[in-house]
Amino acid sequence: MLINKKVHYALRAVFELAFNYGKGPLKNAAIAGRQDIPCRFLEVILNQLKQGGFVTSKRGSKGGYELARPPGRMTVGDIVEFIQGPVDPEGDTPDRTERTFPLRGEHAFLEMWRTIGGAISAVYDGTTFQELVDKEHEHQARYSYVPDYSI
Amino acid sequence: MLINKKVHYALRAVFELAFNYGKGPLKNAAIAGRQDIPCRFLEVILNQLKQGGFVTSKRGSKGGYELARPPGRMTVGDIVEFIQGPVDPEGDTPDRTERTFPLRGEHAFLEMWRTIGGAISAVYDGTTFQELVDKEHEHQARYSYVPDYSI
DNA sequence: ATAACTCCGATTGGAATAGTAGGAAAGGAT
DNA sequence: ATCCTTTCCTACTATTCCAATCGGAGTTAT
Repeated sequence: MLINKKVHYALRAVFELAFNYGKGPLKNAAIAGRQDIPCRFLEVILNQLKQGGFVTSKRGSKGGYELARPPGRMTVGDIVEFIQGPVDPEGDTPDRTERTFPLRGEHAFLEMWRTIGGAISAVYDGTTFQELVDKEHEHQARYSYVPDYSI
Repeated sequence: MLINKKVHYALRAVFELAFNYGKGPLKNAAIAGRQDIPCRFLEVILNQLKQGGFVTSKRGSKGGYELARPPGRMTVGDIVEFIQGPVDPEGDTPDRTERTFPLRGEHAFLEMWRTIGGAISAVYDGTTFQELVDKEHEHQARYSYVPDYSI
């Protein structure tokens, strides 16, 4: 798996905020309900996103979260990198640094991993939440699917 | 991380066998030593690779492992899929099947995951061990690096 | 004052991963 | 024959990481 659940939740939460951009703050519980995310866990995540400067928050009643900048200026890559760290297909191979001599084939493999990493990053960094929202609107229009989001 | 250590080890082991293809069997201990893999763990892995039909083996002294077919006919994708399962960037989201209604944005995200998954698979399935070996030979020639492999 | 929120650190439970152990089976050498 | 070497097989364990929860403190509107 390329991403863990936390990132998955973070992406969906940010999407929800992007979808609602400009219409006032959204509450944690509302996002959790709509995107089917464990409520208490989402608290942690949104807080982290706030520390990273991706969302702003307001406390008290009428409080909630808002996207810190327009959806067109925030990419999937931003979120993934912030929550999970840089894209590294090979994973943490601390071996590489600890070994005194390079392994046979290391160079050839490294090139492959870099190719893959580049392809992934290209998609991540090339996808803004605005695009995702637009695609969703398109999709909703085509299938005229309107679930009950008044939760 | 895209792959776990077991797959990593498996790829390196297969590479080593590919590098040695046609020159008789290689012992588990030799592969482990050259590729810096925990010896006992590699036993398990090579055995699994044998069950999958990727390598053949011979017991006793003068025994060891050999690639079951030419390196040009074995891809990185074959090994990754066999050891770790199919490429699935989104990871196991059993949520998707359990939910009664689709989440907002699901469609847009799914398209992105598919794009990424396709890119990864393309590299995996397009990379044969023959190519990796060739690249390594090239690299060795260019830097005339010759470590001691008489272990 | 109270209800409705966000904020923060600590902690837990569980699953997956990485690696180990012990001995059985088989092949070759002497 | 027997002994050594090496693969084979199954089970076990340890550790790490991840997902999620908890309790309560801080803020704000009404």
